Amino acid sequence: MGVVTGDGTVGKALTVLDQVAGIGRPVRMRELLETSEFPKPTLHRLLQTLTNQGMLTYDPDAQTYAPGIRLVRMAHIAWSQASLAPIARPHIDALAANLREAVHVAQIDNGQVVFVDKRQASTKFSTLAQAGQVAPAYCTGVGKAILAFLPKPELKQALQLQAFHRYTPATHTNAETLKAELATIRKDGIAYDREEHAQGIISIAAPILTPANRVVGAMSIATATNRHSLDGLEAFRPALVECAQKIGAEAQSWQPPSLP
Amino acid sequence: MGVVTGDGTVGKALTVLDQVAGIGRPVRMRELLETSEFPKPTLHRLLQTLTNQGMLTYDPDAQTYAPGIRLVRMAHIAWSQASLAPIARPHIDALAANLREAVHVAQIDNGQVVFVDKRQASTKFSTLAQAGQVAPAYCTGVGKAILAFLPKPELKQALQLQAFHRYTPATHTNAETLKAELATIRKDGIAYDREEHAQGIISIAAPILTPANRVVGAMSIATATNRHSLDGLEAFRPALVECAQKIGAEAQSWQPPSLP
DNA sequence: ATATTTTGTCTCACTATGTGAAACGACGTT
DNA sequence: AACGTCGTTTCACATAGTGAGACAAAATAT
Repeated sequence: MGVVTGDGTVGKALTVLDQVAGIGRPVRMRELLETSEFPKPTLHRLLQTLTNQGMLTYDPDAQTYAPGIRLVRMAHIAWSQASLAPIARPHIDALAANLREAVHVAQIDNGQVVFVDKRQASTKFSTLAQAGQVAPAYCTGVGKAILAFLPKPELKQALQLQAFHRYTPATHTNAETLKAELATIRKDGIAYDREEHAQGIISIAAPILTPANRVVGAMSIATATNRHSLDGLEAFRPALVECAQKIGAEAQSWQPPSLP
Repeated sequence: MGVVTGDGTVGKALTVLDQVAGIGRPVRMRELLETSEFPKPTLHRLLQTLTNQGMLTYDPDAQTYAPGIRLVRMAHIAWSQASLAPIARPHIDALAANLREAVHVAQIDNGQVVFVDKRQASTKFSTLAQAGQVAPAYCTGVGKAILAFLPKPELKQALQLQAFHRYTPATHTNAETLKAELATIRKDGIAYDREEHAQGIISIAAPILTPANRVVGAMSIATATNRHSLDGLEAFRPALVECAQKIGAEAQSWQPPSLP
């Protein structure tokens, strides 16, 4: 049966690429070697391949690898057509204009939430997600909003990928309590992050559903506990839901990841 | 010697990925098959691999492939460290605030110009580049500004990659006339696009040079012929050059693509 | 309805490609 | 000079990718 196998050489190369990109600064082979599952010569060869493929860049002096421009090129194109950011943009602009909190749009990928767009609160304070960043699904508002509306097989698969790491006292640490909450979310059409991912950060999130009722993503309004209480977030609910609906109505085109 | 060989399976996979991303809409295998150099079963397998790697997405109904979200996830990270956009951002913001024309920042990748950031003119009119977009180097202001300051071996390599397609009557159609212009550009420290890529669009471009005098990119101010003449662009020159210098001063860190 | 073409998927013998232990080399350090 | 740490190269080995061709499934024609 289909183990989540790392498909041959290409899979390995992409793993390395992800790793380098994920570190977020030029990195030496040594460092990668510690995290990576690959033996030294293999890693070396993969890095070389990626480098003369233009996906990575190599600084001979520092002996460091960093993401290459070819990746940037592809990435942007992908963003502009694979994500629903372009569709969402005008709507969240309109929404964000009327409030002073952060607005996020996210999609799910392999059990992780990928933020595809955001509007920062005008307050310079917040430490919130940037487009392209990832977060776990099980402890974020957007993540739970998506999970709650996922078809069963995909949900099952997604749940298996959750690490259930305890970020804060409020974090779900097992699938059971999470599942229970998902049922509520599904009923209400709304999800909350009650400081589950970061202390002091809460959010209210709504799924983005196509007319055919498929989840394609979620959006949230996030704030800090010293600015609003959970109850206070309730005030944003109508606007949030309406906005999510508008986006969903236009989002027929998005394609979900497929299974082999 | 090192032919620009498409390094094994990974190279092939990336070629396909690029192709799908480049088309810019969900695409069927058939269409890829026509352009691609790969035989049918190979292409099919590559598409499958990329799909269950999350780099592509497959719509079973339409039987189409499109860029996947995993690519998006890499986007932000890559952009924020592989490009000099983050460094350039404050400077071009300041520059753009004082004029009503489009400002672009670009880097070079495999003979092509990659726009890594831009500030749109407030005039809603223009049809100009978006971040991540590519254009040929030989017929754009930024492209020529970069080429002019490239070290000889890299320039030679880059020139071989130019297609010299005639976009407009003013387009360079061979390496000789281009080289002649590059000499002038190198001397003046400034390049112009005289409607070489698109009718009615002109620009003035300056290279971005590190303190060690290496080109890491270029920036331009672009406008339409019905708004300004080429001579009119001259007015922007001092501000443009100053801005490019400021960016260059901060851009030591950037790593150029390396050769095997 | 039945043929015909077009497009996607699968099989399988073949070998090119990638693999990784081990040896080597290049620096830096003590 | 001897040692330790990383990076690179080698090479016998087998896995993993290859692609002609057969097959299946749609779509279009007759």
